Amino acid sequence: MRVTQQDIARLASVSQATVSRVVAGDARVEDEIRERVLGVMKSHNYRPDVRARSLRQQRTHLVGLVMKRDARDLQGDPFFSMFVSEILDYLSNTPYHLCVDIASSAVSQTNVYDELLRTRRVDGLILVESEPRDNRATRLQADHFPFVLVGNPGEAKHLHSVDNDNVLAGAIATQHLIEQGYRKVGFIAGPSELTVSKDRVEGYCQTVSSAGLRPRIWYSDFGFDAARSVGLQALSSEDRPDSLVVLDDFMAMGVVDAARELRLAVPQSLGIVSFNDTHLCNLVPGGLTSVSLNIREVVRRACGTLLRIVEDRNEEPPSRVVVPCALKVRGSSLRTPEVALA
Amino acid sequence: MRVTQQDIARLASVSQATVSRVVAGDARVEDEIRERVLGVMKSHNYRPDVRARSLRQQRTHLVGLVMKRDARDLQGDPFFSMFVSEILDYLSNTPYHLCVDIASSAVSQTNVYDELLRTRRVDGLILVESEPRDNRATRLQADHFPFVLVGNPGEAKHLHSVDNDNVLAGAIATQHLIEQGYRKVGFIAGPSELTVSKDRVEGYCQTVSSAGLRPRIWYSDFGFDAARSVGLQALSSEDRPDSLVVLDDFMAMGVVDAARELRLAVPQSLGIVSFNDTHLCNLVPGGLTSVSLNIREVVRRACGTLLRIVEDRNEEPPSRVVVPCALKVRGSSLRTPEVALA
DNA sequence: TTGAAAGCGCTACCAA
DNA sequence: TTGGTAGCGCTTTCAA
Repeated sequence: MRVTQQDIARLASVSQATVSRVVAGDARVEDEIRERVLGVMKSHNYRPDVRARSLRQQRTHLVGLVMKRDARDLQGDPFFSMFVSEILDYLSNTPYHLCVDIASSAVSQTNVYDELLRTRRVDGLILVESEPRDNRATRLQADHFPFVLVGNPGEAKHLHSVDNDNVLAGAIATQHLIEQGYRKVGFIAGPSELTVSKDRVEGYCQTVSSAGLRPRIWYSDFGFDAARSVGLQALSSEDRPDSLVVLDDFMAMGVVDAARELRLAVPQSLGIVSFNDTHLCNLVPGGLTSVSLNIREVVRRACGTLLRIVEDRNEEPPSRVVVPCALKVRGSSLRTPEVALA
Repeated sequence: MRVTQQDIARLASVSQATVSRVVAGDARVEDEIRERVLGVMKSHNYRPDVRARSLRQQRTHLVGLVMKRDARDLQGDPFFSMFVSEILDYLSNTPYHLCVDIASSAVSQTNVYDELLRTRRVDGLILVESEPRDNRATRLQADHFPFVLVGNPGEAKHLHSVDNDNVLAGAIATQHLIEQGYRKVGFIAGPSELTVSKDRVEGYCQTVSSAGLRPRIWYSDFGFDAARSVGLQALSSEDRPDSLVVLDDFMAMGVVDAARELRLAVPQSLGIVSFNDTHLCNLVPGGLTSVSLNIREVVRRACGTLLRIVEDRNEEPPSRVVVPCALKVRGSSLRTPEVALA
C-alpha cells in the first residue's frame, strides 16, 4: 500500500500536521524532529500525493497546450516539435508539467476545453493558432481562466497574448523577393480563417501593391502534401508566379518538391521564402530563406506570463507581447548568390 | 466561485449523493429526479472536478510520456512529433490525457520518475529509448507501476514492451545496399549506449559479415548537426564508404547535407538508407530510402496495452509485441533507378 | 430509490 | 513549536 503522511507521522511519533510542515519546509519545526521525520520519509521512500495536494490547494501544477489542428497534419511538422520542446525546456525549471491535447473540429475543441479547464485538470492554458472569431478565448475569459494566446487576439483586447507581428513578417518576406528582382510574387497561404495566415497575406498584399505589383494568392491546408499539390497548381497556372511566399517551412518543402517535379530551378525560375526558420531550411540544397519568428522567445514569454497569472490567480492586467522577427536569407531566394557570400 | 455537486444538490433539492449518481450515470435514480438534476447541472454549467475524483478513485486519467533526450535535440525531429501525435490521436478516443516530460541526464530522469509516478501524477507511463541497463524499468517494476516500454527490454523480461525487431531492421537496410552493389557499407549510429542503436548495428554487422565485407561504424549524437559533422568525418576518411546506413531520417538529412558539401552524388557515389520513414524522406531529391517502423502501429499497441494494465491495476501478465518493419525504397539507394520505375 | 456519512491524502487554521 | 481538526469535491458504502 501507499505510504502517506499519516504513516510517516506514526513511525516518527509526531502528528501528521508536523510531517506536513516538514514536507513544506516550514521553519517552525525543531531540528531534531525534522531530522527524525526526514529520516523516516527517506527510509520509506515517501513522496506526497499530488492529487490530494491539488485538491487542497486548488492547483494542479499542470498547464495545458491545445493544438488546433488535425493530428495527422502534425505528422513530422517541425514547428510542433519546436514549440513543444521549448515549452518542456521552460517548464523543466518550474514545478509545472505539460498536458498536451489536440482538437481539430469545433466540437472536439469545446470538448477539450471542457475536459481540461472546467474539470480543473490544468491550471492554465496555452492557446495557439486562433481564428479571428475564436470563441475559445471568449469562454475562457468569461470563466476568468488563466490562459495565454499565442497569436493575434484581433478584436479581443482584454487578454494575454504573445505574438509576432505577422503583417510585418509577411511584408518582410515579400519585400525581400521584390528586392531580389522577382516581379510575379505569389503567396501560398494556410487555411483562410487563420489569423496567422490572414496577417501575413495582408503584409504581402500591402507590399506587392506598394511595388505596383498584382497579388496572387492560393490557399492550402497545412502539411507537405497539401502544399505540394497547391504548389503544383499554382506553378502550372497560365500566369505562373516567379516567386512564392509560403506560410511555413514544412509547406515550403512541399512547394520545393512541386518545383522539382515541374523542373523549375530554385531560385532562378522560382524564388521561395517561408516562415519559422526551422531545421528544414537547411535541408533544401542551397538552403531555404525563411522569416525567423524566434519561437523560443515566443514560447518563453508565453510560459512566463502564463505561470505568473496562474500564480496570482489571474490578477495581472492583460498584456500583449510582440516578439520581433527577422529574415534569414538562404539560397532559395537569392538570384544573385555572390551577394550572399559577400 | 466554483459550482460543486453540493450546490447542484441544494438547487435541485436532493442529496449530494444523488447528484453524484446522476453524474455517474447510475440507473438507480428516478427519471423525474434525474431530469431535474440534469437541468440544474446544465443551467449552472456544472462539470465535475477531476482533482477530487482523482483523489477518491486513485486514478488521474493521465498517462505520462518521458522522452529521454535533451530538449534541444528534439528540435524539429519528426520522429518526436509523429510519436506524440499518434499518442494524442489514440488517446482522443479515451478518457485519458497525455502529460509529456523530458529528461536528459540520469539525475533529471530520476526526478521526472519521482515527480510523475511516486507523486501519483499519472496513472501509467510510456518509456522510450531505453538503455540496456535501464534502472527506470527496474524501479517501476519494483513499485508495481503500470508502464510500457517502447523498445528492447533486453534482459529485463517481466515487463510490457512494444518494439520493432531492430536487429532485423538493421539487416534489411544493409542487405538492400549490398544488393544494390555497394561494397563499402558504413553505419552512422546514435549514442552507443542506446539499444535501438546497438540492435541495428548488430543487424548491420551480421549482414556485412555474411557478405564477406568489413564493418565501418561511426557513432554520433542525435540531431541534424551532429550527424552532419560525423558524416563529413566519415566521408572524408581515407577508406571512404560508398554507402551509409544512418540511424534515423533526421540524422540522414545531415548526412545528405554533408555529401552535398563534399560534392558526392547520391546515390551514385553514396547510397543512403535510414530508419523511421518520416515525411523527411520525401524532401530529399529522389527520395530517401528508409525502413518504416510503422510507428503508428507501435504507438497504438503501446497505448492499448498501457490503458489495459492501468485499468486492471497491472494484473495482466507481461507481454512483448513486435511490430514488423518494412523497407521503403526511394532514390537515395537506387544505383539502378530504372528498376524502381519498373 | 434516496440520504447520511466516511474518507481519499493533504494543507492550513486555531489552540495549546 | 506542536497537535487537533476542518475541510478541498468527490465516490461509495450502509441504512433507511
